[in-house]
Amino acid sequence: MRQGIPDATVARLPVYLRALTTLAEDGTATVSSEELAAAAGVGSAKLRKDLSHLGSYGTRGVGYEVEYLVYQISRELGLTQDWRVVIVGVGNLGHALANYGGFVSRGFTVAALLDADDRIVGETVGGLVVRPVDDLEEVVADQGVHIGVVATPAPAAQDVCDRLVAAGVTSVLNFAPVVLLVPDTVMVRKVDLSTELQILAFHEQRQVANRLSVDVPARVVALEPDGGTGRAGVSP
Amino acid sequence: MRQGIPDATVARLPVYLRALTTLAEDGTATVSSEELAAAAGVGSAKLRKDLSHLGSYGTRGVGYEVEYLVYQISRELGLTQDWRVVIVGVGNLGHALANYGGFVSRGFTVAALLDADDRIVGETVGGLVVRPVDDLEEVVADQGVHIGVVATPAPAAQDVCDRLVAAGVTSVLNFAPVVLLVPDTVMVRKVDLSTELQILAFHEQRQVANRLSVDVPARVVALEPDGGTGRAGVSP
DNA sequence: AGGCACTTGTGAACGGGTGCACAAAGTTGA
DNA sequence: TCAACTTTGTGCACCCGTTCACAAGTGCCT
Ligand SMILES: NC(=O)c1ccc[n+]([C@@H]2O[C@H](COP(=O)([O-])OP(=O)(O)OC[C@H]3O[C@@H](n4cnc5c(N)ncnc54)[C@H](O)[C@@H]3O)[C@@H](O)[C@H]2O)c1
Ligand SMILES: NC(=O)c1ccc[n+]([C@@H]2O[C@H](COP(=O)([O-])OP(=O)(O)OC[C@H]3O[C@@H](n4cnc5c(N)ncnc54)[C@H](O)[C@@H]3O)[C@@H](O)[C@H]2O)c1
Repeated sequence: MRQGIPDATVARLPVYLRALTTLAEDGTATVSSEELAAAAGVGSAKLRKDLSHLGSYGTRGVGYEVEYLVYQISRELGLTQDWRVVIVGVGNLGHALANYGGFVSRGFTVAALLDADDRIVGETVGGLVVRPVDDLEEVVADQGVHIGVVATPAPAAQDVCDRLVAAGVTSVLNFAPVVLLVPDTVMVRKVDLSTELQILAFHEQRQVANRLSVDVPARVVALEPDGGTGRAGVSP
Repeated sequence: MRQGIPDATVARLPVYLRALTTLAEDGTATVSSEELAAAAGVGSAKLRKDLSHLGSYGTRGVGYEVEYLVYQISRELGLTQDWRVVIVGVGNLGHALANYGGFVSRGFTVAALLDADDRIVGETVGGLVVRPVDDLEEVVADQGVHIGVVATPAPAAQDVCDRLVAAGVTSVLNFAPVVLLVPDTVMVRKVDLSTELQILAFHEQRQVANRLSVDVPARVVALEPDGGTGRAGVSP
């Protein structure tokens, strides 16, 4: 158990946590792995193995005490302390993020909003006054910021990220559609809408192909516009 | 190569595609796997293996022709056809999504915006008039919508999702912090800001722990407030 | 007390993905 | 034409994560 929870498990803990808090609000005192797994959309075996990485927090024959498990997962994720976040780029997306209540709900505080555009600087968004991006280093240092959120256009993202890292930020959440280069002491996570849509498109397409193949099995290979392969031999 | 590209590969293709279009804009005609891998933030061996699932589209000793590879990846992802998307819930996030240019940029068209709030219905956002959510079934049928984006508050999400599925949508992108239940013919992908932040928080915390352990290696295990378990046959 | 029903925690088999290392294939230059 | 160099495509070994299956606990009922 000790020493190193698998990344795949860490990525699921927040999901369990959400399911557990929902259960807690409904007044549920204990859950079995089966029930919690269903609520979290995973298999029960996987859930149990995941939780076993944290310790033995269940009771055989009974299940898990909801509140206790919430505390244990919160502690493991580091949610018992408050993490300060700075949002850089207060455009469409930055506005939405700044106004998002779920942000503060669990251990995250927006320390500042930064933007390069004079027309936006000074505006109040989500209860905070937008400050000029030149204040970045000052804000990070004074406010003890841990996490930087990059919501600028793609061309500015690497530059902003570099400044965040130089100022001491070691975790970055990136919404811009670029691969940010950082020293390996820094962790970057990327949220990319286009990527998600393209993955969905792939599966849509595949599903259409499958649907057709049920009707006309023999033709399925011929579906591709021009054989594709036509080339490959190349070099005409 | 034929018959089934690994999921892990599919998830990376959009990243390669983005890197390639950037290169194309810069006027680059060919790239080696090494260069492209660097631009995409992966190892070159992984990149080559990924591309090999699509076919043999490179030239040994030279690399890959950028435009040709863009076309092949686009075709594989199904981006040569236009996918129609409906956004349900035009609040903070829905506004941002509707105004997002990168949406349309590659094969995705926002067919309609839907909301349940009378004060928002009728408003024009991103060039589209927001329609009442009661039009959902009609919109999906008439516009031939393939992909549904759920940007409503959590309590409404499952209901909206059910209606989308019933109306014939087979791909859903969910921004609400709930696990959507769907028949297994439908694919759901979830974008969850809180999850991302919590994962970052975990690594922040771990990094802090490591930093301390450099200073006081012997104490690191003792850092935990109170062993918690009481149980756990473990521990010195 | 003892048997029964239930649930956790985990060893072990399995499967998919990653990275290495290299032969095959192509280019360049003499 | 040939040799030196570059780069792809892939067989293979390895590793991480998932899934199965069950022994070991726990509570309840008789
Ligand atoms: N809007 C969406 O739904 C959406 C979805 C996915 C990804 N994204 C990405 O998120 C990013 C932001 O999107 P958006 O729609 O909010 O764009 P936007 O143009 O509305 O906002 C960008 C903001 O960043 C500011 N900015 C520009 N350069 C800056 C700098 N160097 N330092 C600080 N601030 C700077 C601009 O002044 C502007 O206010 C983009 O990279 C976009 O591709 C947006
Ligand atoms: N704002 C963010 O940055 C952000 C980030 C991550 C996740 N989210 C999630 O995205 C969702 C939307 O967030 P938001 O900030 O835009 O919330 P919001 O309250 O601003 O917007 C929600 C919109 O959905 C509409 N709506 C409610 N019920 C509906 C229904 N049944 N059918 C159609 N429309 C309905 C409301 O009228 C409102 O306009 C939430 O679930 C939130 O947790 C938001």
